[in-house]
Amino acid sequence: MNKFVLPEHPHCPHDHSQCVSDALSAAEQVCERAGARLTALRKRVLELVWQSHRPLGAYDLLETLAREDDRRPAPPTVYRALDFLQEQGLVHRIASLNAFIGCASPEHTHQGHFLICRNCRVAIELDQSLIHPAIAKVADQMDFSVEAETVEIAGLCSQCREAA
Amino acid sequence: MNKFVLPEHPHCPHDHSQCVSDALSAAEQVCERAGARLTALRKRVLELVWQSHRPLGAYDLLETLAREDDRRPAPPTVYRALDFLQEQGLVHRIASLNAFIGCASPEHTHQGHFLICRNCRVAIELDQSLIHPAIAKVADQMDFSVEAETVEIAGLCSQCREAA
DNA sequence: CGTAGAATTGTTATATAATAACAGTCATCG
DNA sequence: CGATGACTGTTATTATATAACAATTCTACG
Repeated sequence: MNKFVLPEHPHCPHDHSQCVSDALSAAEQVCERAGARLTALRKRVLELVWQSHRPLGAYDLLETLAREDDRRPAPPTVYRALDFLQEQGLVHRIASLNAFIGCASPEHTHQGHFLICRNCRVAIELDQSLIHPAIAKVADQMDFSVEAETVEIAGLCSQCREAA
Repeated sequence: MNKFVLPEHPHCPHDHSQCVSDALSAAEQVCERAGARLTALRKRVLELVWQSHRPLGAYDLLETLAREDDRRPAPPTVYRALDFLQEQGLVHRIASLNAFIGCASPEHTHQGHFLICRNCRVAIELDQSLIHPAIAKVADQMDFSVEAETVEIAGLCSQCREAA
């Protein structure tokens, strides 16, 4: 991995290879603690998911894997790795896009809440403390016990809005 | 339509045929105002979507249509009707379930926010004023312009939790 | 009326996303 | 080592959604 690659999207310029390596070492730790095995395949899928801050479809990942390893893996290979990564809290699924994105802070398990730009397709993970309280309050009022929160806000990020 | 049917789920017993007829007459008005045509097919699909307070898949609707009208419609038939109903704000799509549900208050266009019980599968539409402010605040902070809100809270409703 | 144009619906084929079921391989521990 | 369980490979299939074009129906206008 090249250290000073250009970020894969024009916004929020940053050393993206740092994101990737941070994510990978965080993942090592998380799995270590959980007694789970971060195998080569799972690690590679996580790395691919992190190649940008955009949600990626399972079949996109398959394509990439196929290109680098001449024997094309079948869908279950990628889905199983994604299932594992989701269980460990390392990846979130974006239901409204049928796509997957790396979790920004896998240390403590949490729900993913996202702002998703329809133009540049970047997904920004929100701090859970921002929206969860409102949800918890409603759920409490309705005597509903929350198990999973899907919060996906689509629109335009500031850069894309300015550009338009 | 029988006036005093049993509700299709055990919770919140109510005269469900009233829900359906209310939804249909509201739909008439909404389309009237919008200058849109609520054709027989669209009306029938809306009625089917309202047959319970549970989200229904497009292929479930297709099945039902097939049973009543001996020539089986093809998927685009139902998807187009659903697209229309969504445009008019009469139906919401639940991304996390790939399913559709009638909108409880189509008079004013709005986003659908839902509590969804994983046990009885009922989806309760929340008043938008409950969670939207938190979203608007975050979006404002991030200088993000919101166009669509997907808020789907999964868990157990009070009745199902008590039962367990 | 009658017909042109637009909207709606029908039909066939296909794309896209996800999983079931079973076979083979690999890691680890006694 | 060898048995056990975890992981991966493989084939087939299911589930969800859309593209493209043909046929029909509605509506407005002459």
